[in-house]
Amino acid sequence: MNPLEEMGGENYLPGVSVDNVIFGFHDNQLKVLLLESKNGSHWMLPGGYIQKDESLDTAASRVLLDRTGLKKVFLQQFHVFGDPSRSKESLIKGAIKSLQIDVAKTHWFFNRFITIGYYALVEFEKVIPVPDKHSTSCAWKDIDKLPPLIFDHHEIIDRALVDMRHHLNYQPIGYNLLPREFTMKNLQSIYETILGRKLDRSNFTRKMLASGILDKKEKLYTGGAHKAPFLYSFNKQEYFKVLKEGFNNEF
Amino acid sequence: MNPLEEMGGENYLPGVSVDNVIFGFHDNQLKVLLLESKNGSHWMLPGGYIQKDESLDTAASRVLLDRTGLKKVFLQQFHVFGDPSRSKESLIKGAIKSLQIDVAKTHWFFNRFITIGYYALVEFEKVIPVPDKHSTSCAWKDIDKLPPLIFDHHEIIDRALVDMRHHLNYQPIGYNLLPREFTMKNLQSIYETILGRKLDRSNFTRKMLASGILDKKEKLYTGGAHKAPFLYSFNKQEYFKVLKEGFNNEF
DNA sequence: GTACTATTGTGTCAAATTGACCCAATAATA
DNA sequence: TATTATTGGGTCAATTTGACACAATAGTAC
Repeated sequence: MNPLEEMGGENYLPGVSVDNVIFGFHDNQLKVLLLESKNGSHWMLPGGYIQKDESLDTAASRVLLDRTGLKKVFLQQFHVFGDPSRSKESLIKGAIKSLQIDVAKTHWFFNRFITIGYYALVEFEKVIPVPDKHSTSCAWKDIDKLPPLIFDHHEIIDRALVDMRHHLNYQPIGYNLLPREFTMKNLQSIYETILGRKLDRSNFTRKMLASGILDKKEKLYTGGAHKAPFLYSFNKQEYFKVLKEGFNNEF
Repeated sequence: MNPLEEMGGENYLPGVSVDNVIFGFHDNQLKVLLLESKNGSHWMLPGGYIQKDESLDTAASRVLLDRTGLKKVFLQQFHVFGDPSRSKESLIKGAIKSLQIDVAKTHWFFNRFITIGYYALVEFEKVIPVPDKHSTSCAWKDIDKLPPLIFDHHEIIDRALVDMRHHLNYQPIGYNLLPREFTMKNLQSIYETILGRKLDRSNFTRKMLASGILDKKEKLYTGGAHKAPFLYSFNKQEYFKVLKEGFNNEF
């Protein structure tokens, strides 16, 4: 969240925001949903303030709904960013310019604020990106080709990736990231992107099938200039059982 | 942190605190450092507010130093607790009674506040517990025999344990928790306490030695009515290498 | 239709790791 | 000196991992 958005008087907690790192998956590439500042010089994470009687998770969900139209997705708090320098005056001034806001120098948001980072995993195709009032566009960006970001938003994304990588050790992933039916290669690409390294194809398949969270479909995927791969879907019951009880996911 | 402590005017961020779950190890038992409220009815986590120009980590370190006299220990942010009900009026009133504070009903801390949870691993013998101005004593409590705690402090401790358990999957542990020299049983007890289950003794030894983070000492530990076990110390260089690069710690 | 390309499903196999034991050794104690 | 509790140091089968092999096949170029 950039601190420049209006607070709406007494309705929000002062000096605290949530920022969402919303991951999607398309063309076997991990992407992040970002907002473009009004003068087009910088991008930022979708974020928002926390209402007086709202839980942190609810605030993050609300932001997610506003920017994507999605409910009930995987949303996980991962870290608080509160370095005093993250909202230094010089940075604020740059942000004011980017966002083309007119504001008095005595405004409260020249004060320090902290932000709670959440990451979300969403189904790319279902998202309808909606800019907020301080941005001109809302779009997906490749995780390895990020545009210039305001404040410490690049650091927040990096940290989301690292923490997600650790969560991968004891949680399955993909349920909220892939369409209902997908190929093994799609799933493997997600793991490879998050882990930042290549995995052996047949060993990956072996392990995923052994976990029991996948249902093999009768249908095949056709379209590629090669042997048609199977389609899979997640076995919802098994998936959430494994999600709850944990499994060894060392790749 | 209980929200009743004075803020000292404009020196702190409003509505935000840090709370430390400080773990120590003694008699092969994991313990938490707690403060006793003035009327003795409840205990609480050592916590504090964040100074205007202080990072979150620094604030947590400061609290730790104040209550234990220790610097440079392992301190890790793990979760933010911000449920609106955690600081409901009824709870606050109970806390006011416990802490024997006289305060106007319009005081700011009747408002909602959030707290950032940190956990610390410290060497039990080196700690000099110091109560703060709202507590009569500061003492170690067994993790499985916790006294009644104010607000959501019990939940915070539980969450610290769960998160620490997950960190165990890719981080070594013990460096800040054990004295310079210790037995393999000491180390195993820490793992068993955090994981909440028994481990096979010789398999545990095998794995720890293979990790390379331990140096075997010439000396033996004597005192028990049985064969004298070896003493070990951490190989600092290897320990931090593994801490940084990660290792598979599945037990 | 035919050859070619890219990628797939499946299988193999040695190496490494894990889990479940066993046993002789020994410090303190009775 | 015998007993007890716990240790260091194994063994061994079962399982998992990592690296690779190979035939099958959907599209594409011709």
